[in-house]
Amino acid sequence: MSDPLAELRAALAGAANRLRPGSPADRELALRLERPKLAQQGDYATNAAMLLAPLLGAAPRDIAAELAERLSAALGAELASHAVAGPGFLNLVMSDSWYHAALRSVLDAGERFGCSGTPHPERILLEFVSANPTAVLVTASGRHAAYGDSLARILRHYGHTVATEYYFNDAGSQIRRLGESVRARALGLEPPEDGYQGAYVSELAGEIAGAADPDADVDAIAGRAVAILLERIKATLVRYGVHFETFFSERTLHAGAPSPLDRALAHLRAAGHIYDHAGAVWLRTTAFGDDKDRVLLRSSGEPTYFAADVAYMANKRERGFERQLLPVGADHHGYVARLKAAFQALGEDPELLEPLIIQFVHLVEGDQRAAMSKRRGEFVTLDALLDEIGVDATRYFMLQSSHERTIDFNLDLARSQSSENPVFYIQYAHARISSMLGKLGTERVLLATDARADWSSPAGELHGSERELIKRLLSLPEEVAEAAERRAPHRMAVYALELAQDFTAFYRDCKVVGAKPEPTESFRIALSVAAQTQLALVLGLLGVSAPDAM
RNA sequence: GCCCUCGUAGCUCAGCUGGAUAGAGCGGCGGACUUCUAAUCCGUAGGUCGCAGGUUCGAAUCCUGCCGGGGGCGCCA
Repeated sequence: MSDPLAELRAALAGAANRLRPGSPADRELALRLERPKLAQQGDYATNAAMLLAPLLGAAPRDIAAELAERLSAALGAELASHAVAGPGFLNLVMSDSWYHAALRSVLDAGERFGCSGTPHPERILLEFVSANPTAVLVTASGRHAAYGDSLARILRHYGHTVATEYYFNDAGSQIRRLGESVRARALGLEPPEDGYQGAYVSELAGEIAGAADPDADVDAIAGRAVAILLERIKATLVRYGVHFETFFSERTLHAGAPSPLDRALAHLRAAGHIYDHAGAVWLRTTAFGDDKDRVLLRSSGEPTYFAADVAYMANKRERGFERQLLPVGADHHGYVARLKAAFQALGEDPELLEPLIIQFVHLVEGDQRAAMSKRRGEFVTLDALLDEIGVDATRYFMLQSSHERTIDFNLDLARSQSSENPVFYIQYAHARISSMLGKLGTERVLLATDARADWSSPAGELHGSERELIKRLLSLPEEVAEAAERRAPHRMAVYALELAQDFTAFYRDCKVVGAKPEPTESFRIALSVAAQTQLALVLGLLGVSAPDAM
């Protein structure tokens, strides 16, 4: 019994299929096994009878009763009782022995519980942050970094192979503009109007030897500035706990003869998707659903940013990644159609390119929306944020809401309320268990969690809080699946809080240390160990630490 | 103007591939510390799920329109 809920679901599906006249395979029933909102409605409930009703032409409640008979026969002593309710729900109450066996499974799986649940493991390239090294990281990048890193962890736990990559522009007009800005500052001049105005540009000017030389090569200055900024970005990411397997330089797409970009263009031209017009080279993206065709090579002969992106997508594919995930800022969503079109023009399945739109982090001060402009140097850096509210609180704050939703980030509020961040509640639960287990001693804990441990509870039934906590633990695999399939790390953030709440309720209601009789204490120790393991696991998926003391 | 996206409690947000009486945290109010860690717990107040239609046995969830916030419509990145 590796996943007790999956087994229960399978038993239910089996019973449902035997009620159906047709072959079991003709259409998969979307039957659900869920936790009812009200405890008195049982441990689990299923809508199976309501789905079967139209197929069987019978009343849902009658079908539910029939289903209950069959399920009861299949489960035996595992099922304590059942009831038909409402429009045709079948409510199930599981027995104490089922709970004991379920906890055993969770404990045996340890931190691998909920692992490798995906039916179709893939090789995925997840590219994120990818902020240009023309400034240090800002709060918005903090959201992208937390999102991408956590998503990678979740996808891996789900069984995919994931590589994380940071793409940076070290070529092109923005980089040149940075170089010009640095040189201007070095010469004591104002940066160009469309250049970078921030104070850090002056600092860079001081750090780069020879920047003040009027004859100095702007590209060389820009190259030095990019190198310095990239190091700062990497340092911030390390501090933030965000790991990238690779940093991919745009420049490499332009290097060599033929360059990767040349090869991508040749490929597209051979496929008949390219045409020349007004001195420029165009990609016929309208053939794949875009509203207008896009320029790849300007009339000056210079490739566009888009052309580099196309070459980059082709490169990712050549490296053997079947799926490409691409979280991008909401300001880039207009870019999605052309990327998907280009991907298709390259001969790929557009479903395998997934741009994910991450909404903004709006900084609010008082009731004013703070202006953010990298060029003008008006921004709050991610480092400043981490200084003020810490890595764990920042990550949790960034992850608790859906990526599809704008975060209004009141800086003053964040400062004053950072200690009230739910993340500390979750961490506290973990630390509390550590303390408790420490009090018991390793030997006692090992004895309690051993496969031969006696957990029998002759005195009576399991406490409701114990049942709730075990049910919560059991739901991890489906929560991981949801978070992974919907690319929604915030699901894990919400789950972590719920898990911590369920543990705390158990802790409140059920004395662990010194509980009598001994098998009861053993069972509660084992349950605490399972809860601790899973808290650490889920916090790990969020990239948040799991302290043993607070 | 066209397109995308969001709108749920005072605040920050879950719930959205249709199901039973819409949830949590924070904040408010009233309680609980010789404890298994009070970074906690208990009780309580607080909602026209933006508005209006539609589909359905059933809608916060799906469809349409409107209102409001944000974003996008470059041979910029």
